[in-house]
Amino acid sequence: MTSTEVRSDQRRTRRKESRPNELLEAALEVFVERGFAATRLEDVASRAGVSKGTLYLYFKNKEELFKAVVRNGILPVIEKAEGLVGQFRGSASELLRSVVKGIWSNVGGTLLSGIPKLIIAESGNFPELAQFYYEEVICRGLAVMQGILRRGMQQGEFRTIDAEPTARAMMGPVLLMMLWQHSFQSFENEPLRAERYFDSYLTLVLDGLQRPALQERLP
Amino acid sequence: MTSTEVRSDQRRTRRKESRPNELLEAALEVFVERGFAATRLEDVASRAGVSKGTLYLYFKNKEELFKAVVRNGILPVIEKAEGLVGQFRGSASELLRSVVKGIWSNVGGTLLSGIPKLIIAESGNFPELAQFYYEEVICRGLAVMQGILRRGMQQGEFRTIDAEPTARAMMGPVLLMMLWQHSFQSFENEPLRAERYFDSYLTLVLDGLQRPALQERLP
DNA sequence: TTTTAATGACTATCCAGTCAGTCATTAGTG
DNA sequence: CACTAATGACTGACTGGATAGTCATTAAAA
Repeated sequence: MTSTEVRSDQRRTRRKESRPNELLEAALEVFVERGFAATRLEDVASRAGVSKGTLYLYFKNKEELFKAVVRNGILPVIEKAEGLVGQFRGSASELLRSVVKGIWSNVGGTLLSGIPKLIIAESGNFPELAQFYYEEVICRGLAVMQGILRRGMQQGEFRTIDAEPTARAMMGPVLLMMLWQHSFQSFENEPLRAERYFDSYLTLVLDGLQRPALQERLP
Repeated sequence: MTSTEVRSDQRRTRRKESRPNELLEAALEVFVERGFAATRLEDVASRAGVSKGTLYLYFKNKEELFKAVVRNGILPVIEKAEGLVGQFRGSASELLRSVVKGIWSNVGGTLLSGIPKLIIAESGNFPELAQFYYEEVICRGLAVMQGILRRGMQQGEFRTIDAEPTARAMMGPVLLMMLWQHSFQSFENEPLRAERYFDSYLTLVLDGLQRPALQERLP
């Protein structure tokens, strides 16, 4: 069961600069596969092509390693997303489409999608970390989404809706797809068709289910 | 850090009948708080007002206890939901509303909402359990949702949409809210307004974002 | 030759799972 | 009804295995 994958063939080479990132990458993989408690630091080290002692040269302990993985993986992404929204010119619908697809291609489809899973799983044991994630990622992510909705309403493009809970609801399908890959994808026959899923999702959200003719509520 | 909450004051009372349920309830609580690996069976036992040895009289080991918690918590709920949909008379929109609200009041708002969190967190360590959940809960849940969508399309009430991915996307906000409670609720100032959230979600899904006048795609 | 990155054997701790013994309950007896 | 014997639900100290974290030693680089 022990992982023996190794990243660098040469043992005992001195590579102070690149070790932290190699360890963080290996740690993300193992944490996502096994969860925090079940992850053995020896596995993380060997996956990074290094011994356990070396890991402790770069990270104080397991908990600090975990925190570093999360911070390192997530912060750049949210910053990138905020920048992208600020400079966008075009309809709110288009913006919504490209933000959703951007999240998917930068996070969802990569190993980074394991981080939300980690946070959710370990929120009970690391409330401090969950709070960090809540403040630094979720709040900012929701703000981005609310911004899109408000922009659409101001331009007369969107109906008048309650932006705050709607923004939240709109993150649901995106999160679901991230978690899906890690937890259930392997039981399905077909590969994940993320394209089709997100097209359906965006159509649903933009057009709604009810036919225009029936827009007035039924008796 | 050790939990000392006790459910029955009298030590050494013989209550063979009620022990399993008391243990399952305590185990659900602790598993949800801590995750599988970090849960100590001694905590589960003491929370059920019983010693660790007693726990082993009723459950073979930690893994079996975990499985029993999941099966015990989830199966009745999905069966109930299926029955409810079969007998419903009324518009698809109404059915959708009552199914979503039913899920929330039977699962989301209760401790049972911790089970999806458990499954997601432990899917790597218990693929067998994740598969059980996938087949017995998710597939059946998605089938229910697809049934509603197809019924709506047949009755001419809904647009023509791709039922399979749409059903999936529609479960996203529900799952999100369940996970939210357990992972982030405690960091918010206001209490969770589930009512408002689900109203916004259902409005979004039924009516869509775009204003009727702009139903034709923008240039 | 000196410095320090890297190693891996070692220790300390934690906890799942066991089992010999305890005692509340109840069936049996006078 | 009172008293005792038999039962089995319950207990908790103990063991074995696993692994987080340490540190004396090794060897690559400067």
